[in-house]
Amino acid sequence: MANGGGGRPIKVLNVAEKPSVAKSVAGILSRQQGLRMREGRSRFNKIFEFNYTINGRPCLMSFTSVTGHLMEIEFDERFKKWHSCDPVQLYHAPIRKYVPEDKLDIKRTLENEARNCQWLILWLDCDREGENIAFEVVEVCTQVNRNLNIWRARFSALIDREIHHSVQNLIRPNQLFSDAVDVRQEIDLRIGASFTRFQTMFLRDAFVLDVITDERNLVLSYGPCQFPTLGFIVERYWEIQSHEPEEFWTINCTHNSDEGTATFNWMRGHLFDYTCAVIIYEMCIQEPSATVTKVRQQEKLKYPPYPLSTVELEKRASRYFRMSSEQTMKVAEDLYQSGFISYPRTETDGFSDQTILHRIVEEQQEHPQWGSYAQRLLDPGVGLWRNPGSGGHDDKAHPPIHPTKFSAGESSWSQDHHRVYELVVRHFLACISQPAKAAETTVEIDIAGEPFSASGRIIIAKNYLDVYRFESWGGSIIPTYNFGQQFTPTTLTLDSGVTRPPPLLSEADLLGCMDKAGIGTDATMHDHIKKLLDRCYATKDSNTRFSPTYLGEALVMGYDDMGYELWKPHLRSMMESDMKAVSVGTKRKAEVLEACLQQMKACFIDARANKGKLFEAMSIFFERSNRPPSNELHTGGDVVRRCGLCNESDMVLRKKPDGNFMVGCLGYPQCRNVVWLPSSICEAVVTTNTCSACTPGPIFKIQFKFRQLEIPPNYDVNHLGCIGGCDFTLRQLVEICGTGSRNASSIPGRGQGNPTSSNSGQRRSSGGWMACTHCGQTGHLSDTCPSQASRGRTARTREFNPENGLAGESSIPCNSCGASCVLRTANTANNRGRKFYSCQSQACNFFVWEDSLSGDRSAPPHTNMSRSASNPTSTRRGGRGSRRGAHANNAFVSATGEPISGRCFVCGDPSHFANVCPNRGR
DNA sequence: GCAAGGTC
Repeated sequence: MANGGGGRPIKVLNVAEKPSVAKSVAGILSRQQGLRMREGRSRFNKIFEFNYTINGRPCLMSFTSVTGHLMEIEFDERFKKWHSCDPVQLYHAPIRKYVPEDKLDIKRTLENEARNCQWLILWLDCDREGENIAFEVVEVCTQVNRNLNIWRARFSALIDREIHHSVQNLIRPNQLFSDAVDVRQEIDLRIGASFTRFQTMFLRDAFVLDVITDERNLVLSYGPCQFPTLGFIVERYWEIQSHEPEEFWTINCTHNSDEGTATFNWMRGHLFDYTCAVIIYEMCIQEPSATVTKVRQQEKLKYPPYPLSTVELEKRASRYFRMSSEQTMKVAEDLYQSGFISYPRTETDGFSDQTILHRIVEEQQEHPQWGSYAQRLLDPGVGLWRNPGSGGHDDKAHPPIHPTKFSAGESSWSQDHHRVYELVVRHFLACISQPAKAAETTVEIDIAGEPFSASGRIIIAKNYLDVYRFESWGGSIIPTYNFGQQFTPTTLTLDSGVTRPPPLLSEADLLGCMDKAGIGTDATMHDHIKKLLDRCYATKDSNTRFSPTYLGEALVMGYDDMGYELWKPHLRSMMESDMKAVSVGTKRKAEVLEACLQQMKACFIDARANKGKLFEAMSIFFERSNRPPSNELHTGGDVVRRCGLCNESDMVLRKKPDGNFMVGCLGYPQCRNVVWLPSSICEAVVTTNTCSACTPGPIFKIQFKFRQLEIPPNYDVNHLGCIGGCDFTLRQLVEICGTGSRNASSIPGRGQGNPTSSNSGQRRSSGGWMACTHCGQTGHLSDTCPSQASRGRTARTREFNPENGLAGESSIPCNSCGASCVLRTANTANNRGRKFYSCQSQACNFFVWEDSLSGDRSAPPHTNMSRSASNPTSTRRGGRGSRRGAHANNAFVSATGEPISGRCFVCGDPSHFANVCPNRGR
């Protein structure tokens, strides 16, 4: 940039991306000397004035701001109305960029200022969006002043040196960066609007979408960020549903001494082959002397977290306080606005060398909770201080989130304000502290050639954990062992476990998935999550875990059936790499736009041609509608009972559009409790009679009338029935006639690598007449209980297997908890086709192979299993016990079906195994 | 009535 020399001061208009940056930069440049502030047209965007010298030339600086993007894009008037055109035209319809109503004041300020200036310096954030906003500002300003000399200030942090350097080294704005954003905006609008209009108009009126939102206002939106986010939720849900439990075995050893108890874990982990496990276990039992083969002591460090970025703040607030990302950002924004924390939208997770960390700590010394920690941190004698690490991310615009003003709590703060401020301060203090230190001892032993290990940990110094109360590091004492020492284990047990599916995605998990796949930005990720909830595509439980709704699942399923991965993150990744190419100049804007839109248009046309798939998927979950959306599903019905599942709403009798009856919870879709009634019912009326047998009451009886020709001759067409579970006649008729459940349709199987979960036979409703052992309601079993994590898809896909019979028919009472065990078929490599009973109660983990029973199916054996403490996946137990029970009937079998010698290795008694032998150790 | 991105 040429040195302009002396002469009259140059009038310079400076524009920042937000008011706070305008204020900060003006303060830094003016050194607070002669800084004046005046109002602009917009009350948020003040104008600061001061004198400054750029490369030797005196300048009269006026400094104002925008608030993010100044402009939006939209379709030309003719295409704006939904029914104005075929959605496919939206791939080529003209679009315009304009300043929306709420930004007109800012535009007028810029125009007023620009008229009188010679230079325009753009202080927008140094990322692609910032560059695009810079060009929006340029467009507005040059409209009123074509002679403006336009410059770009490039800065990476709001610190003196950085700001003064950038203004003395101005560059020109980067058109390519801005072009990349233009591409993104246009593609997002065209794809989003076309698919949203298409699927909304195609599906909304075709089905009875029993969601909370008024159907007339319901929009079935599609967006390149919201759909992949939904995809993560659905994919995990399907993974859970297709999970087949697989039994495994492990050997555990404990040893009691004067100093305490050591628990040794088998270093093989676990084996899925029972025979192998038993053989090894036999070897150990027969030669149980343990020899210490290794004693290792070492210092371990637990490092504090990196400085706080936005995504990390959202994840941690969700994990520690169960706050939604949306609420976290709302509160953080509030704290930022009132000056207590730094800018909350940042990707940066490392402090610049310039940041004066001590000063921030000094401010916190007076705090009643963490003030003393801050004092210790500042005391060099304590040695607690440590220069913070960095996660390696830097958005070149903002520092990590940190406290900017001391507060011991403000009267206007909500509990969430206190929480977020505390998290920001404690996190800051933690990341400039020494790691926690511990001494860990690991002892390895050998029993009959099998290695086992145990470890203990003694915390030497908690350091950062003293202030970061959200994390812990458990200590455990282990007795002293010496190399070569021999001892006899106190217990040596063969324990079983069953693999468990992963949990539903938590909000922190979901943010992690999005972050990894590049879906959304730090400032928008929480919006995409909220959108899924607003659109009724997903629900979030009290544990912050997400499940798809029927609607969300059906949409993803429909596109998946078409073979399109529109619900996966690839499309966004592809767009992101194209935008990158545009921003570095390896691809031209027009070229990328044309290629992408052409591709997406072809995809849209094809999707529309295959809309039958979408229709089929929706049909699985929703009733067809041939009348206006307002129907009895929304207008309630007569109350039959209080919902025992959600305990918040009543369950009401409803007649569905297809004529079938059901009793459903009014809390739907939050609560999905439903009892499907026989399809042979032509009339049903709730009476004032209550059932004396079923609990919890009152349960009002229903007067049914059946269609004569659809029920067996020995049943009466009129029947006063109860849905509480006591009514044998109703149960019979459900089994004979089926129900009106839409879930009776077949649903192809999903999930990874599980082809056999697809439909392999006639489907039946899952809503049997056994009471759910989880919620106590009838109409479903606990494995399909709407309150359970693995509900939904399983509930709708339960197979009627002629070999197994219906779940209800093939169930047997659980001897462990008194609920019921249902017969299932394993699909794991080692046990494919093998039948097993598993308890339907979520609280009970009973499990038994059918072939280990001795014929008396009504009473599966129950034993108290020894439990392994170390394997977190081994929550479902019972296999070992099942063999004990079977053993009593002389029917020990291996996983492959061969008989196993069943005799205690210690005393020879055939009634038990050695691990529970009363004579062992004598 | 549609997207996602800024920000207040």
